[in-house]
Amino acid sequence: MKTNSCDCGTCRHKLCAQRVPIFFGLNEEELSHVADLIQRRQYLKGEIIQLEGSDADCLTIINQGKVKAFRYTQEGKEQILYLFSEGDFFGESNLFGGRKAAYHAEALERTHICMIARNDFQELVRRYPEISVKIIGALCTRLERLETTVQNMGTRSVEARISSVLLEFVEKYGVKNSKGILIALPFSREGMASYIGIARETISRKLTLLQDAGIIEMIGNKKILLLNEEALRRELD
Amino acid sequence: MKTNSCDCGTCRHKLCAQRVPIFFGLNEEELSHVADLIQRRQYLKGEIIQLEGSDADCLTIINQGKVKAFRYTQEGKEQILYLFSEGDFFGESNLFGGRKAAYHAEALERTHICMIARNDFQELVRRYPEISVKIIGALCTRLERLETTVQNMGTRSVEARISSVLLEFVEKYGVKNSKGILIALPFSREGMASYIGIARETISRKLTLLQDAGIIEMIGNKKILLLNEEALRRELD
DNA sequence: CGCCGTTTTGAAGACAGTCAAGATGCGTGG
DNA sequence: CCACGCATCTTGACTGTCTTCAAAACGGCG
Repeated sequence: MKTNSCDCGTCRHKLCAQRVPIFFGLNEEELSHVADLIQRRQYLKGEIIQLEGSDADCLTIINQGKVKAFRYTQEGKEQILYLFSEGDFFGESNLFGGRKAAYHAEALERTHICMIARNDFQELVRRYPEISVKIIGALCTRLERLETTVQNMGTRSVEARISSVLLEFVEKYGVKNSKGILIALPFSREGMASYIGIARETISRKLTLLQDAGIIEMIGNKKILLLNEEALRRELD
Repeated sequence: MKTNSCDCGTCRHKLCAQRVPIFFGLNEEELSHVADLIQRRQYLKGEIIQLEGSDADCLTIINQGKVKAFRYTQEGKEQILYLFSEGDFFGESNLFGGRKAAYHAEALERTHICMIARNDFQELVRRYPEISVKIIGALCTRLERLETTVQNMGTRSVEARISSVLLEFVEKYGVKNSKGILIALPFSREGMASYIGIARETISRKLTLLQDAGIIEMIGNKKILLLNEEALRRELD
């Protein structure tokens, strides 16, 4: 992954633009044009990239790293809405709906982002209409994920939701080894709990049960080894 | 509302196209072009418009009526994802993501829809790029609603969720009268429950409590009179 | 190696879900 | 227009499970 990143400072971020799905399909020259408009920035773990309610008028694309998008309720509880990784973007509602940011965005690790200002981006869309088709596709994907989340929260048991999030992490961050699939967790227990809308103590208990059942093995607090994927999938229903 | 609808069969559905937000901004001639591509259809209450998993390759726009979008879980429980009304559309993920329909769609009352075939629509988007910008805007709105739903389900009390859905109905279907705001409910208790992910008995109990508190008055099973909007808003936190 | 923050575990309580029975409302047909 | 019957809604009692509060264990970082 990291071999693709561009730190040379001279390629005008062409690679950066190349790696972002919404610019797939553009040719060399067009990418150059896009790259000219990109501003890069870096955030450390824990730093806030976007504040809920702000109207940062640019599209933010994640080039490297992980970002959590979340809101606070009145009681101060945090609800995580998205976990963004390489190639994901946010800020689109500012650009297209003219609305304020709908959530806070915080870097979960050292994160590189690309920003494109509203005017520049609108110009881009006008010039390369395929970009909007790509964006619509990406938004549809996000909608589907959120629809599934709503369904999970509304109708599924706590066990099913935990299995679901573990399987999501397997897909995104899982690495096969001889014993099973090793997952480097992007969240603490607290984060996982807020991601699926339950208390952190509950997730502790349920993970212990999964471990007792021989389905997973917890390695410290930041890794989980999935021993029996089949069994985990059976928990989903 | 109904005065705007077109039953003449000769205007080539221009009015129909005019009423749909995603075609706002097109001129007379362009609307004519759009209207040429539109197929109309009518559904009665309870009829299925779209099946989950199907790949109906057209964009469906609601011209008149109400539609619920929902999924079933393995256990047969229903989770309502959206309540679509005049001007809303669905089927976009088929067109842009090349995916199967993510949910069933069922008419809640007599409903008129407009359909545009995939090829025709792609041609339209190519010809009038503003349409895609409008679509992106609409998708952003839908995302925001869903994000709020996720937050509600994840962190809010049952009372807050009920207040939230009542206020949504007030906004969409509320009519002021001398005593308060009259809401014609689009759903049965069962539907409301599935919309916010709780059991139907629970919603009965909570509505009774709200009535005892003098905040609402239930009129039969299909109407609710909101007596104290302020108090209902206070329930939100 | 030691401390601090996170996680786990325990026990108690609250609250929504379920099952079941009774009441109400709605649409039908007479 | 009224009356009937079915479907939906309400109410009650109980169960199960998640949350909360508190304390102990653990892990990770300096």
